[in-house]
Amino acid sequence: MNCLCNYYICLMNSLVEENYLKTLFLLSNEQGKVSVNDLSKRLELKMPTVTSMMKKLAEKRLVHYEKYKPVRLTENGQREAAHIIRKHRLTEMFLVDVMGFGWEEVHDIAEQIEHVKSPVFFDKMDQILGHPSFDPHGSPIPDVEGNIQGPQYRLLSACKKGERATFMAVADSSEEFLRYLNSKGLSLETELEILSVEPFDGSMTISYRDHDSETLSKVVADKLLVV
Amino acid sequence: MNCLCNYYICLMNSLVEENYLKTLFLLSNEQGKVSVNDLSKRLELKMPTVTSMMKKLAEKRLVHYEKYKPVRLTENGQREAAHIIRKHRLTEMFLVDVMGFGWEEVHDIAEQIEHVKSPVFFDKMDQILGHPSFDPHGSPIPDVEGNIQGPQYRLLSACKKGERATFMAVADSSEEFLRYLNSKGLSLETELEILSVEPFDGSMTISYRDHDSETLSKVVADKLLVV
DNA sequence: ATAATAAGTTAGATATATCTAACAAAAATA
DNA sequence: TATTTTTGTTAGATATATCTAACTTATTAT
Repeated sequence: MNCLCNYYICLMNSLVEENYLKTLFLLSNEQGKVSVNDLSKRLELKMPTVTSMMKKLAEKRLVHYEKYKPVRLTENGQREAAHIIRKHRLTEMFLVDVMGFGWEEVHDIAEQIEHVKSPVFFDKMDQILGHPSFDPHGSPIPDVEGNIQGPQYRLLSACKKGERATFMAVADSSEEFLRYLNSKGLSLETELEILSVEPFDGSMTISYRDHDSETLSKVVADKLLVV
Repeated sequence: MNCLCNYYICLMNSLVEENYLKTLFLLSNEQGKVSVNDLSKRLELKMPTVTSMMKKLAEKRLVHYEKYKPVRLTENGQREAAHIIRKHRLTEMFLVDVMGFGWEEVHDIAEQIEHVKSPVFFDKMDQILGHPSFDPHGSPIPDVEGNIQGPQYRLLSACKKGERATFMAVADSSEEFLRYLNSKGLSLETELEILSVEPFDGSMTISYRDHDSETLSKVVADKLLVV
């Protein structure tokens, strides 16, 4: 097999592998244990596909895999995954801060650029941005070694009537959700006051800035992280 | 076949196809007719691989292919190829002008980013750069419709003793060659005066700016485009 | 405890871009 | 013109990530 062939295969390899590793990393953080089924749903792949890839990644010492057990990243896998997430989040920050995109536009672009192989490219972004610790959605950016220190945020939905909180991050970076927040004038670092919580459906009425009274459904309150 | 699978396959497809189209476009501009052999050399793939891809691209109406004949892009193929080259060259310009890379560092990064699918991303670059017509190596950037208007440059090696010329573009964007030019203090828009041409090996002695007498081999003079 | 459902695996099929080996055509050379 | 070399094609193999169908294990509900 010659050079360019290897180049492609390597690219393809890394593209696919990187998506498994990244998804496994993110799912672990969201839910703790991650099953083959969870991965298959999130990646929109059939379960046998995931099973066979887990075997392959286990061979490469990137995941711990035992039949019928949840899957875990190895230390190498963790480092690799964090590296991709670093590239993704740096890119998002660059797209917003340097190129002037809205926070709702950047996820899909970063999803592609995160696979670029060029340390200097991401180092330059990092330097231009002044070594940011968070992306435009409030998610922490892992450092070059792959260490990630996430401040402990609470869900807005876990707050009680009368509390005050600052909106620090979103648990969903989809364009649809972020457009909704834009339409409500909700951006990061906004100070919120919980006016009331409806026990029936968990919806909340809050006030912030020039908004005296906005009602958010439980679905939305579950996606807002505060401190 | 489901969604993400299609996503990957589409990506792979486009990555590979785009490289064939781009290479065919560039080779046509360099040499006129392009053979399967030319493509196979440039892409570092074996000839049967290229033959079979030509058949596939012909089915998709992207190239004109007849057995044992040179290959040509169709109008669609031409448009596609120009679009990729536009993305490549815009990216190079962005890397140099906005991110501060040297002209010798950007080719490999742009080679990866040119495959990103996001019209807004490249539109934004274009806008930030003020709709540039040339990349950092002096190559023309095709417009959004894929039209490319290249000014007619001459090779420095075609100039005669006593002539004056302005260095406008390079015919080789490799890091190695550009580092050599950097070491000679040769950058675009530099005014040159040809002091002498050695008939034996075609090497040239020129002066420019604070360099009173520099000798360039024929190999180098063949890669410098002037007006 | 048993039956039903969900999750996971195995085996085998498909599609893709690549390769090698063998053969055919075209071009260059003697 | 005949021969050799280069170029190009065909056929068939390989590797990869995906899929479906059939089967197994684990979990949930009755």
